[in-house]
This record gives sequence, C-alpha cells and structure tokens, in this order.
Amino acid sequence: MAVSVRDVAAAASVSVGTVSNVLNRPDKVSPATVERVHAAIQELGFVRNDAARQLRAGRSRSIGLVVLDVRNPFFTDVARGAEDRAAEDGMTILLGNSDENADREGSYLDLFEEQRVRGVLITPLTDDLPRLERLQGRGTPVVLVDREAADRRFSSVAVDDVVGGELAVRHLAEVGRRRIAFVGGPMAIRQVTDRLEGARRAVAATPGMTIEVVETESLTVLAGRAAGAGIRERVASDRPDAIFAANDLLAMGVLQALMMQGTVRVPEDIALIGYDDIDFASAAVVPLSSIRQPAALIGYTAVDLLLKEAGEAEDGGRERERVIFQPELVVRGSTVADSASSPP
Amino acid sequence: MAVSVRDVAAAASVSVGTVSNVLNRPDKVSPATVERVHAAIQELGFVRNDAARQLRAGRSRSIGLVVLDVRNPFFTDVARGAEDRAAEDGMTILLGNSDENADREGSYLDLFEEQRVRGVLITPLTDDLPRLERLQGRGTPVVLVDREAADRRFSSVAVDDVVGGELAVRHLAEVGRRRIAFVGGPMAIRQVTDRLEGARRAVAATPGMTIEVVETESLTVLAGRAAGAGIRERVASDRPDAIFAANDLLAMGVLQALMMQGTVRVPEDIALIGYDDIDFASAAVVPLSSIRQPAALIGYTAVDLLLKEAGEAEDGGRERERVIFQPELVVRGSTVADSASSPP
DNA sequence: GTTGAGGAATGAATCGTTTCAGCAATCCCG
DNA sequence: CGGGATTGCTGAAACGATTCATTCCTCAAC
Repeated sequence: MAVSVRDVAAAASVSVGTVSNVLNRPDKVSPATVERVHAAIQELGFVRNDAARQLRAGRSRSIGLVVLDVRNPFFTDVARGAEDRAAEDGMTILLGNSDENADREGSYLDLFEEQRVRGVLITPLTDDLPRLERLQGRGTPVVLVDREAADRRFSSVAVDDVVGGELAVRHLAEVGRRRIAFVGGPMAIRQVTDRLEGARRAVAATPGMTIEVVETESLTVLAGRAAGAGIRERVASDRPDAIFAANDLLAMGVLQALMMQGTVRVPEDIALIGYDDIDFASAAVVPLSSIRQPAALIGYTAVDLLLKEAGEAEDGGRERERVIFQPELVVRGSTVADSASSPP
Repeated sequence: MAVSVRDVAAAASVSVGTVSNVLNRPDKVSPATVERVHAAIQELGFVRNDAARQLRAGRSRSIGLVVLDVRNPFFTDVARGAEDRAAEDGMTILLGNSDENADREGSYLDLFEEQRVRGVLITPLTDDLPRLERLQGRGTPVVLVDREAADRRFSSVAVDDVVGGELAVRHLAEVGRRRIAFVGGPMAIRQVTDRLEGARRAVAATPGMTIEVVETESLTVLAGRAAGAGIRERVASDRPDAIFAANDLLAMGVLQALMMQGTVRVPEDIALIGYDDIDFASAAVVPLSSIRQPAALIGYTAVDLLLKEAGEAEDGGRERERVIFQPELVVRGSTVADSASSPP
C-alpha cells in the first residue's frame, strides 16, 4: 500500500541512497537522475514518512507549546509568533492547552517528550517546577513563556508584569482616580500577583490612593462579569472610582456588568483598565484602555531562545537566557472620556 | 544519551520483547517481572520514542485539523470538541491555521500527510477539492468541517447555513425590520454565500422587505468596523434598520462603529444580529443576538466520523457520511430593546 | 515416569529513511 | 599517459519499538 523510497528507487532504477540524496541534497545528484527520480515520485505518489525520518534523526522537527488558555487571544498571538519563528527553520509548533489544569499540563509534557520535540515552551501553571527540571535534565530544553525564571535553571521570555501593573495604576492616578479596585485571580498564578504588586507600588507612590482586591476564580469573561456585578450592586459611595483588571477578558466581563441597566458610567463613574491589549479590547463599545504586551514577539523570541539553546546543547555549553520586555500603556475610552477612538 | 528499550531490558535482565510487553500487555507478564521492568524504567528515566512506535505501526495517533482562523473562538471551540473525542481514543489533534490562505492550507496538508495522520479534518478555503481527493485516494480519510460535502466523495459535518441565515432574517422581520443589510465576505467562502442565500429567502417570504449586501474582505472585527463605519456615515434615511453580519467577529466590529459618538442606537435605530454565538457575543455591552452553532459538537462529531471511516477503510467498505446540525436563534439586546441579559 | 497444556520469556525480523564508507568513471595536469 | 582529485552513485548499517514464532519451564493428569 504505502510507497517507500525503495519503490521509488526501483521505479527510477537507482539506489535508495540516491533517492534520499535527491530529496535532501539535490545538488549532489546529476540533473538527469534528479529528474528521473522526481518523475518516479510523482507517478507513484510517494510521500515521505516523517516517523522514519525522525527515528533516524533522533529528534523531531517540532516544538511543544503549552499555554494556560487557548481561548485567550493573548496566547493565540503568542502561538502565532512562535509559529512564525519556527517556520523560518522549517519547524512546527505543537499547541497544547493546559486550561489551567495540572493534569492536562502534565499529559502534554509527556506527549511532547515521547515525540522527542526539539524543546518545550510553557507558561507553567504554578511555581512548582521540578517536573520541568527533570524534563530539561533528560535533554529537552525548556523555555518559560510569559513567566520570569526565578533563577538560572531555565531560559525565559517575559514581560515585566510588576512594571505593567504600576503603569496601569499610575495612569489611573493621573486621570484623578484614588479609590482603586484590583480584579483578578487566582492568586496562584504568578502574572496575577505580579500585576497586583505593581499596582500596590503605584498606590504607595500616590498620596491618598487606596486599593482593594476583588479576587476571581479564573481569568475569564465570566469571572469578570461576576466581579463586576458585585461592584455594581454596592451603594454608589462604596464603589471604587477605578478598576484595574488582571487581564482583558476579565475587564470585558467587568465592563459588561457595570454598564448593565445604565447604573454605572464608564469612564465617568468608574474608569476601567485591562491587561494584554487583545483585539477585542479596542473593539469593545467602550474601547478598553489596557497594558499592551508584545504577544507575537514573545512567542517569536521564545522559539529563538529555544533553538539557540538546542543548538548549543550539543556542544555542552548551555547558556540560559532571560529576556524581559517592557509593557506599554494604551489609553482608550474606558479611562479617558473624550479620548478619540484608536487609530488603525 | 537516549535510553532505549534495550537499555531497560539490560537493566532489568530481561529481553526487549518483555519490556515491550510490560509496556503494552502487562497482563501477559508475571507481576515480579513487571515490577522489575518498571523499576528499571524509573531508574533510567526511559521515555518511549513515539517516532519508532509510529514507524512500526505504520500510522500515527494524531488527527490533523485545518481551520480558517484560530483567532475566531468558533474554531477554537470546534478544536476543543475534536480534542475531547480524540482523547477518548488516546489520540491527539494537530491544529493547523490556514488563515484563509491557500498556501498555508496546502503546507499543513503536506505536513499532515508526511506525519501519516489518521485523517484530516478541514474547513476548506474554496470549493476546489481535487487536492483533498488525492489525499483521500492515498489513504488518508478526510472529513469536511462546517462545510457540507456536495457529493458523496467526502464525509462532512456541517450546520445548515442557509437555514441559519433564514432564521436570522426572519427574526429581524418579526421584530418589525424591513430594510436589511447583509455584511459579509469574501464571497468565495461558502459559509458566507449560504448565509446570504438564507437571508434572501427570508426576505422573499416577507412582503415589503429588502436586502442590500455590504461585502467585506475578511471575517474579522476590523473588517466589520470598516463596514459599520460606512453605514454610520450615511444620512439616516439611507441606513438600513437592521444588519445581519456573517459572523460575530464582524458583528462586533459593526457594533462598535455604529455606536461611535452615539450616532446610531442599537437596537432602536438599527437592530444587529451576528452568527456563531461566540462567548464574546454575550459579553458585548449590547449583548449580541446571534445564530448558535454547536461548535464543540461539530468537532466532536467530525472526529467520530473520521475514526469510524478510518476503521472501516481496512475492510475496504468505506462509508461516507454527512451530518448536518440545525442552527439555533439566540435573542439578546442587540435586536430586542428590553430583552433581559442572558442567563448563565 | 511420561505426556501435554499453558504460562512466561526470548530474540530476530521489521517498519522507512538517512548516512557513510566505498566503488567506478571521468577529468585535469604535469 | 599515470596518478590524484572529483563526481555520481551504491547498498549495508543504524535508529528504537513491536511482533511473533519459538523455546523453556512448571505442573497436572494419567
């Protein structure tokens, strides 16, 4: 049934070695032969068997990527960037979605290791990293994504979330807000706590500013809606005058809940800022101010580091690298009333 | 460096065959031996090489899925459903994103075929299907997703887009609208033309109703915003009193553009309905009426058909199947002013 | 004590590709 | 025109897991 190099070789009256050369080093083969072999391939409908190639090569040409939530556009953007960089070297991204669930995270890691991926990019669920260390110890490079490596055990690509949180709340201060609510959770996720810490710094730097924390169970639109509803239902004097949401999904949920029945005006009564600057943020009816992270660039860079490390692994001289990007404030209508809508 | 079954066998003082049996048919091996082998595996940190397994087995344990746009939540939901069904049989989904680009679509198909995937699920770009036929002819079953197979050459899982379009516009008629604009494109995409056709049917069935078509370049928020801006800028008497957008991404763009500067009220001045019922639709500040498609179920069913077909292929008796789901109208605030917000 | 049945373990063959040492033919140059 | 270099091609070995015909043991039955 399946057509193999052997069949092609027979059909073109050459050896299997030559067929392989035509496929991989056509310049080493005479033009006439190349043509004959190609004709045979065409005629028989030969398709390389990647499993055999991989077996021979000892490793695959793919890279595993485990994200917290594929439904979050931030992560699909990261994936896109990773894919672009991978494609430059003829490699492929395998996308795994841990869904904030440790078991799923684990089974993707197992799968990727059995596939002998070139390396793993991961936004780990918790700070419990021994599993990743073992993986790396067995020869699969690991790069942490959107999470700074605490020490030199892993390479990492991240955005400074503390600075991002600070930016967000400093902006709220500048537009005159003083009673801040931070909406986010669970606190086990590092990004959440870092952003909160940044927020607290900005609060500390502004006389008269206060912050309360409204913890959520996840980083989704639904969780945001619940948190927002809670705030809307308070008596007006108890409400904050600004909300900093740990990501845009939450912020959009909060926004919807606040505006329900016209109780609360955004930004007049409550200013709102999110995090990630996903596409939907600018598309919201009150366009969302947010903290932009270079999502695609993060993915791109992560693959870059990975390939570099994988290359050097052979020489034994493994160099761990940490790349940190700076986040950027994007001001839109949800914090500044008359702000023109964003340009294209 | 790499630990193989041979090493494990040596460490446990058994043959390689026994190691394999421990891994795949532990009941055929005495308990004491099983334990010894497991100990050796643990100690050496042995991890199966999937490439070797695949090579031997002749096919992989994954299924390729090619979608038009990963950034569209509809497709991530399809992927999720597919993944669930695949997991039931211990299989994996490889996700490819054609991005409405024929070259990318093609390279994913090549890749998947080289990987000897169990089959391919695809939302094809155009109606030009010979390539898929060749693929299928070479032994890789193909299931069309969200696209009805014109004939019996392929299995398919789809939602009746004509009925969906009809539902949407009939609803607009029922809430008293008569001057409809259809926003969508490009017209090469089947889903778009089918939904338009359904819309036209509803229009034809309603005395005094008219429809105009505002064509877009893609099915994205950005394209929707452009189309919406065009409509907003018309003199009020030239504006439609209802808009049917070909998908929710477009609808959200349209919504944002319409409401800019308070020019147009939704739904009072213009009612708006989208398609897909993505999560963001209900989270929009004016919650979007939409046509719900069972996205996850589509993915689930597609894998189901694929596995069935792949199983039967061995007996030669290939059965092509077509499954068609019915879409469902979801009414929210963007078409009915006082409609309560959706329940959880 | 012999036979047979059945459980447990063996190890060579296999999957399809790539690699590489080696062979043959051709070419260049003194 | 002989010797070294170059070019084009060959075919066996290797990658690592699985399979399966075969061997080895034990124990029960007669």
